[in-house]
Amino acid sequence: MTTPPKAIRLPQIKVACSDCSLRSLCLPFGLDGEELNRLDEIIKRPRPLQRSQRLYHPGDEFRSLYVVRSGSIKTYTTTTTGDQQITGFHLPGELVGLDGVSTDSYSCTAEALETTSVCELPFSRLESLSGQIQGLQRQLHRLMSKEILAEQQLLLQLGKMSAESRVAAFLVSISMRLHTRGFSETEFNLTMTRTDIGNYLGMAVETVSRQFTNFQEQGLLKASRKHIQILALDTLREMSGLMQCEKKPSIPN
Amino acid sequence: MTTPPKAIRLPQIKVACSDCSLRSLCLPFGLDGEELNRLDEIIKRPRPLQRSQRLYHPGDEFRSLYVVRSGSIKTYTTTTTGDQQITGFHLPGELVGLDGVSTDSYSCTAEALETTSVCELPFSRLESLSGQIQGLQRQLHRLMSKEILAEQQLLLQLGKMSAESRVAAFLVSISMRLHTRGFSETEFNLTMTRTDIGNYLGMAVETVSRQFTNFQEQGLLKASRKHIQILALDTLREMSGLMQCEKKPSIPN
DNA sequence: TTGTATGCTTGATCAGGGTCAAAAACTTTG
DNA sequence: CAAAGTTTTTGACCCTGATCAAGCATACAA
Repeated sequence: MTTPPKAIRLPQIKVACSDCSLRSLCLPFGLDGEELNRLDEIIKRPRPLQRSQRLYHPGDEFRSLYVVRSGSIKTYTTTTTGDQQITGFHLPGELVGLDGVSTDSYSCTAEALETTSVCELPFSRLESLSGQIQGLQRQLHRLMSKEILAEQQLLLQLGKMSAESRVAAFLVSISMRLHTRGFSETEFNLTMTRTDIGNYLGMAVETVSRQFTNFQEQGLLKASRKHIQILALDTLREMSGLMQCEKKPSIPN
Repeated sequence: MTTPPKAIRLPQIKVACSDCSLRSLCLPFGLDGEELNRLDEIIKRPRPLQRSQRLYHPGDEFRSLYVVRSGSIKTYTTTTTGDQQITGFHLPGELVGLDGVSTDSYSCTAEALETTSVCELPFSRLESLSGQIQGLQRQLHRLMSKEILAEQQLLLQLGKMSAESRVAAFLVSISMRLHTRGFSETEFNLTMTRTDIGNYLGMAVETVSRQFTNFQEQGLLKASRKHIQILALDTLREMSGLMQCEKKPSIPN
């Protein structure tokens, strides 16, 4: 989401889970050193995706789950009439690929919104390993349900909210998720276009744009194109009407 | 959902998975006789819930998943302002309780819409068993992701559809799910109120009602209160704009 | 630099569906 | 069998947000 300005990226060929800053949000949570190594062995780390490159397409055989390591990904289905329906945005530490689990083939397209690197988890190997490591199984289940339920919660709320609340909720959600992952909660870059946001939130681009303008006029944030600086997070949170589901999570995720 | 009129319910104390008509939709799918028995051993079958009785409340410790055996259940969260947000309706063969997996306590209320019996699956025992039985683990994962993704898919569509399409989509969804479970796809009883439907679909009760009237005037269905008889399922399906996700599933679920 | 494509913003118009109000159909209770 | 409470339906009015139509701003290529 946010790219640390001019950060120098060292070659990250052999990044192990044990060195990963997302460790506590990710599958390794709760594993000891030995278990971590066994997990590490099955994880592949493919070369980074460039913007608009795809991780998988609808119909591709389901083999792996992916965790976003850096960057961001959007997933979308394509309707019979050809237009796309965005099903989610995925930030670092979040799972991608669950849409393949139930039918053994992916139902969405997963597309990088910027340069993005992922960890690939071959699912059958993950399943057999989690049959052996109690804590891994538990965490896998946690992540699977958490990923989707958070999404669902958001969508349900969106159903009956005003355009203003929706956009507020969207921003708060992004802010919160980035914050959990160690980024600033008040300043970040949106990697998706306004059109994407509108598509996801079920409203016209124009309306999204107008809401951004309104928020600026009310002094709640500064937005110049993709770059967002939130000035009154609390107010936005109130407007969103979301009862911050993630307050004091018993599990640090 | 549909109650067979005046069906005589025999005392169902010791119903085993092997005798259950929902077997192929449920966890037992793909298990052999021996494995089935081991699964059967951990399953509890509590006494049926009466209408408006609750299976669990928000905050209750997460111990079990439930599968609806007969009847139907609604799950909902309650907002800070006190009004409820329905998160789903659960028909026979469908899982309830996934909202508890990620935080170890339920986040919803699960309430019976009619006399409802469930199978209770103690989750920790289920996890350890699925560590031992390959096929059980796979099916558990399938069900977990399927349950929630189907829901999500529906919600996303709803976001940008007209009131007419939404109600059509809702009816088609119910019809399809009942059909998969061996009930009629054209004639059934809605066990939830119009208010519930409106709440779930994110629209006013009045609008729901008006849509039912419209559909009747167009000769697409007959509705007298809860009892629905669909006359033109195909037309409704078209109106819903849903590209029937469940067509020819590779796994019979 | 200029051109072209894409993304963002702003304005004007209009209808879908929310809200308020009330009656009708049905259910439950005393 | 009233009486009181739900649930569903219908009508009237009005506001939010979609749509159409331009006009800007930014990015990238030639």
